[in-house]
Amino acid sequence: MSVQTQDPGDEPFLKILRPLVETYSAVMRKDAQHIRTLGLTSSQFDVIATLGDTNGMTCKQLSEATLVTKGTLTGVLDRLEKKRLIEREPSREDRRSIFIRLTAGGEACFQQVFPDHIHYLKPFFDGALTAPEMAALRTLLLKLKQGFQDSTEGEKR
Amino acid sequence: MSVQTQDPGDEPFLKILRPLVETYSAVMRKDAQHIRTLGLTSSQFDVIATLGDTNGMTCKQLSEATLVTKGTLTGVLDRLEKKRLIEREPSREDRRSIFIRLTAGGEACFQQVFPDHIHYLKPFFDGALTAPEMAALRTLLLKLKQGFQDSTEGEKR
DNA sequence: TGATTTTAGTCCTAACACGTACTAATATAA
DNA sequence: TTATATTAGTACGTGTTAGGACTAAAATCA
Repeated sequence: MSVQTQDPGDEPFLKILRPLVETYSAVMRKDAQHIRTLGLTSSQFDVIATLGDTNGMTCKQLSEATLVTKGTLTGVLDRLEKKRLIEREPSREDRRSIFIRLTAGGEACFQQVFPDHIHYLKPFFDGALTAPEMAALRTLLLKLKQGFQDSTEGEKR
Repeated sequence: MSVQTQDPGDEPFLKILRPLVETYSAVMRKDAQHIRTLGLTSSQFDVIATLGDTNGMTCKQLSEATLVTKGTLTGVLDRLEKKRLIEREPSREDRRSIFIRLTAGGEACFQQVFPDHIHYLKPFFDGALTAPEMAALRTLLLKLKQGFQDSTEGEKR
């Protein structure tokens, strides 16, 4: 009966979890700070960036693409609609669905804000890692994600 | 005058940013879901885990250790205090400071919940990555974080 | 067809999360 | 000492965030 004989605080995987949280936080802090100077929140930016270069999509698709739950998305879309950056249009095929697309103003916002933000973030990444390191990091991150997704939907233990 | 000739959406570093966000989200979702079954929120768990095996610390120290801003921490501590898991005691050396420590009940909570949670998360990590992969991931994450911290406090432009 | 289940989106609640403003206390400077 | 600046923590406003309840519509089943 595998009893915990060792200090749980010494678990090897904690040596990844902490850096994952710290790195994510450091990146997102910079990310959000700059986005705010552009007059948007991170979630709002994500929505704009996702809708950019598309003909629009349903809330559900938008929710999956942005990793924002549908309940949260409603509020984010409300605020973007109030800013007249997006518009909601009931789907004609499925009357439960609603199509979200950028307004002309939203498109203009996207064209300006997206490149600006990418340009802002680029030097931080390029200064931190070489191309091969980025490739390796990407692979490892996706592999780790896999371990958590297999059971997100599937067997429970 | 380095003009943006390429589609910003093709920036190489986006190949890291997306996985970082996706992986963090996947891990944290699982993390938070289990913590909730233990009767705590993620932030509350972080505070308990940080205070465990210590003689307490100030709000500032706690804030830095948990990556929770001081403003948010006030509310988290309020709720933990209401649950009688932590207690606040004014510092005698610096009358601006407040010492936070676990109550007996908080200590008991820590002893039970912390190992339980570690034990829950372990198989996800162990199933996803080998020990060398974990070491490599850790190194790359910390290196990336470094690139964002150098300018967090330091030169501003 | 009618009954059941699933799905899409909204509304609601509790808890974060961040920045700003504020108060009290400490530190520094003149 | 007096004026100034910094620091610790709290209060507040806006905006997420997850989850669960709810409604309407669609899909599936009997």
